[in-house]
Amino acid sequence: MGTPQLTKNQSLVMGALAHSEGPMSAYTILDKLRDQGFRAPLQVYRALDKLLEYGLVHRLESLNAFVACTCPHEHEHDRGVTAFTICEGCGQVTEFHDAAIEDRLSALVRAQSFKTEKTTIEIRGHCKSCAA
Amino acid sequence: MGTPQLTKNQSLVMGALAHSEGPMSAYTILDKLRDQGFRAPLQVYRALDKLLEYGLVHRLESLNAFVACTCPHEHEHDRGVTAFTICEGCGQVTEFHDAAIEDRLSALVRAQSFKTEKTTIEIRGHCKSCAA
DNA sequence: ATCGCACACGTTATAGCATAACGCAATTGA
DNA sequence: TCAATTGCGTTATGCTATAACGTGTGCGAT
Ligand SMILES: [Zn+2]
Ligand SMILES: [Zn+2]
Ligand SMILES: [Zn+2]
Ligand SMILES: [Zn+2]
Repeated sequence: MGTPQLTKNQSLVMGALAHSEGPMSAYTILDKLRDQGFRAPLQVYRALDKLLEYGLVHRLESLNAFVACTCPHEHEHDRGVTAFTICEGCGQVTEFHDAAIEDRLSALVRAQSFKTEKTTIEIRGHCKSCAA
Repeated sequence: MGTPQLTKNQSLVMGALAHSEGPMSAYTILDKLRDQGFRAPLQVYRALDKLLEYGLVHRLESLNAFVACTCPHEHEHDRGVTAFTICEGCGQVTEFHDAAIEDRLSALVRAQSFKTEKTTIEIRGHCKSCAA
């Protein structure tokens, strides 16, 4: 249950994200891959679906955009919440993980008898360089 | 700097959200308000912008939808992170707040010298009633 | 009074994000 | 050989959000 071999389209999308400075929307990825034969949004979305499933890519909900995971090994043991800081100035995204937050969230949610499937934590603001 | 008197459009949108069982997209709100004279998305989005500013409404990023705040008084003192559980089964959304999570997130972010402007925490899953 | 400004509003058009539905080809395993 | 599965390509469509323009109203400064 490791990561399967990527198909051609999946590799192209993964490569585009991995070499990008920051997050990219599906349509931005499409534009970057036109020269490699991409013609339609679904080619991108289908590849992204798999890459998300494999944990190689994250979706940023507050941006409708995608980033390459910066520590894919962390996600092999499935448990674990991923959080992001997102700079409004330069677009830089930093992924981080914290057990204390996981534990606390997990306790609060259990108190509601709620069963978690996916947790989104995104912090918008300004990074050190971009702070006023 | 309390909440100003709402305009007609703002009141209508607020009313629609307040009387709704769960979150609604801007276009769903538009449809509900056609009988009151709403004709275009901008009428909804402009009202929502103000309601968000006043803290009467929250945007759910992972749903592209909006909910009425269940504890507007909490937001009067500006500080405070809002978190949500969102049931995939029945659509129920529960808003909650927790100082421990705020403090921990704040410390982690400070360690990056990151300046937070808005924090999104959304937990997708199944509520007690909808759990398998 | 009237000018200037801020703000809410209405309308049309457009941009940006995501999926439905069809068909084809290659792979796999019974 | 015959399903069943998976990936792929294409066209069309639907959902979400904003740009750009103009109108009207209230209100303080001159
Ligand atoms: Zn990751
Ligand atoms: Zn920055
Ligand atoms: Zn609230
Ligand atoms: Zn439920």
